[in-house]
Amino acid sequence: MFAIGEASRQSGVGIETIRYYEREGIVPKPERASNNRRMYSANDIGRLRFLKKCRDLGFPLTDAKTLLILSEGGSEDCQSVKKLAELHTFNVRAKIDELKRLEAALIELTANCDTGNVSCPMLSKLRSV
Amino acid sequence: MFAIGEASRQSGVGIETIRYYEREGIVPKPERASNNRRMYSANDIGRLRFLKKCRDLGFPLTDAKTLLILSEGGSEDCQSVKKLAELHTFNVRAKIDELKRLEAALIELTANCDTGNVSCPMLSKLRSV
DNA sequence: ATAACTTCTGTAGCTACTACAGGATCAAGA
DNA sequence: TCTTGATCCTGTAGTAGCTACAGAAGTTAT
Repeated sequence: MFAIGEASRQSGVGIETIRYYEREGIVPKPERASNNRRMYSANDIGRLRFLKKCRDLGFPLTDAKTLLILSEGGSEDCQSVKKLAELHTFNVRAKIDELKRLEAALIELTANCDTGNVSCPMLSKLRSV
Repeated sequence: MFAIGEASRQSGVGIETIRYYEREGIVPKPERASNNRRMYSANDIGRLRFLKKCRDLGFPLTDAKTLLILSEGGSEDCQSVKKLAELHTFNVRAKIDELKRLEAALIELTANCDTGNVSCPMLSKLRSV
């Protein structure tokens, strides 16, 4: 059994974040030692590591929670997992497209910077109707 | 002079957002009519439109505020504008790269979905060290 | 014994809005 | 004139997912 600092080190999840996950019911409340300190089992730490990976993949926390539950329920509901992952991938692609649009717009907006204009061409464009 | 609803329609900035910008000092406090209602000049609405464009380009609100100030100060400080825009473009590109990484990881993670596995391959990967 | 570290609870801050609640005011039609 | 519906006001709380305290208490090392 490990104290929260050690659990944090082993899982890569910050201490405050671990407590936050507990408050939010993402992970079950851990045992407490006689001095009231949280004590984490290897299993608990595995859960945190799982969540960390989901978050690193960009899954929303609620999805991460769902995946964790699916992972622990014996049924291995592959269909639900697939659906979540596909929706998330779709959202990631949509964000990429949006950001590419932004990038192109920014390039165009700053195209005439530094060509010795009297007034700033970017500001003029932002001001124009 | 226009009421806030009309200013919202003409600028594309939501009513609540306009009041929020006022609270935050992003735009100056508008005049008030005798009935205490906010009244916006064409100039005020121009400011809101300017901010809307900056936000649509993904600039953080503080950057939008800065750009607005630069736009209204007579100096047309093109260098500062350029610096802001370049930094923002850099950040946008970084986000695109990060999301592409995520996308690739997600594709790999779900590669073996639906191939008749007994246990879910994605969950196994998330559980593995 | 003392210092430095860790943990505890509880609360506030971050970004940029958005969504109320509860009340006042206004414009237009019957 | 009365009523109905739209608009406006202030103030507060909620969103996502942490992060950063404050202030207290316990633990570990020298």
